Amino acid sequence: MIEKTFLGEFEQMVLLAILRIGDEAYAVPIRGEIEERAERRVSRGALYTTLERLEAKGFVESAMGSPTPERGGRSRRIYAVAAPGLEALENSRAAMANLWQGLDSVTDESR
Amino acid sequence: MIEKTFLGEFEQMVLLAILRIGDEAYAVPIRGEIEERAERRVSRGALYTTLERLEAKGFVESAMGSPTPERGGRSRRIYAVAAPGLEALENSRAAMANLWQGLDSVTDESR
DNA sequence: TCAATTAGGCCTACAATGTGAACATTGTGC
DNA sequence: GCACAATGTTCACATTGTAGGCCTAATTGA
Repeated sequence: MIEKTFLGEFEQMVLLAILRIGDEAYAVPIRGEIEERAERRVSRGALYTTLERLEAKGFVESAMGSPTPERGGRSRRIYAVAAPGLEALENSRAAMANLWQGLDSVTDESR
Repeated sequence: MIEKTFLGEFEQMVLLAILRIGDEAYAVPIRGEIEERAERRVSRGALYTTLERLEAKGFVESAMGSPTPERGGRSRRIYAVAAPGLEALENSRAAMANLWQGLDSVTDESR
């Protein structure tokens, strides 16, 4: 069996944000999505570096879009999750799920 | 509001493994639990280093147990998750859950 | 036309976390 | 006492996470 691929936590968040957004997934909304959902601050630099690394590893693909007609609206780099990215994401999800299995009651989550 | 604390992925795994094991949570079974549940190889060094760091941050507590009467059975360092560790674990879980929300169907998980 | 302003990309240095390999210690068994 | 087993510990290095600042392309409006 080939070793499964895993992702860092922030990398996972970025991939998930891209999936959530769908088309129009470029840096600004990706950042917003993570900050909102994970309630955690994300610096722009952190995001771009991570996107670059994800692309280098083949987990996402990107292409420049066309400029938008807003003030200052320059071209956006649009991202999409590639197949290996989906797979890695699923691996990570499954791993954590297996470890959480049966422990939900331990942290007194409000469910 | 005080900034919430989050954990790296491996750190989460270690904490979860300790919780799963309960008493008798020392390095060897912790490692086994992670390798089994997450289907991922864990080097002993990686684990000890991470445990040390978790303890330094107050997320786990440890104490040496007594030697066991097995061949080579020297003292084990027994770990327990401390309150801040539980909290951080829950924060991390919630953050990822929020991002996964509604995306379960995207990765064609086998359920 | 051009300065101000805005949106967005990109670079760079550094901090934190993850990892493997080797070494150290303390037991048992003979 | 010597070999071997079970743990623990150390350390250097790789990968990932993070902040901050810089660069560029677009709109506006005088």
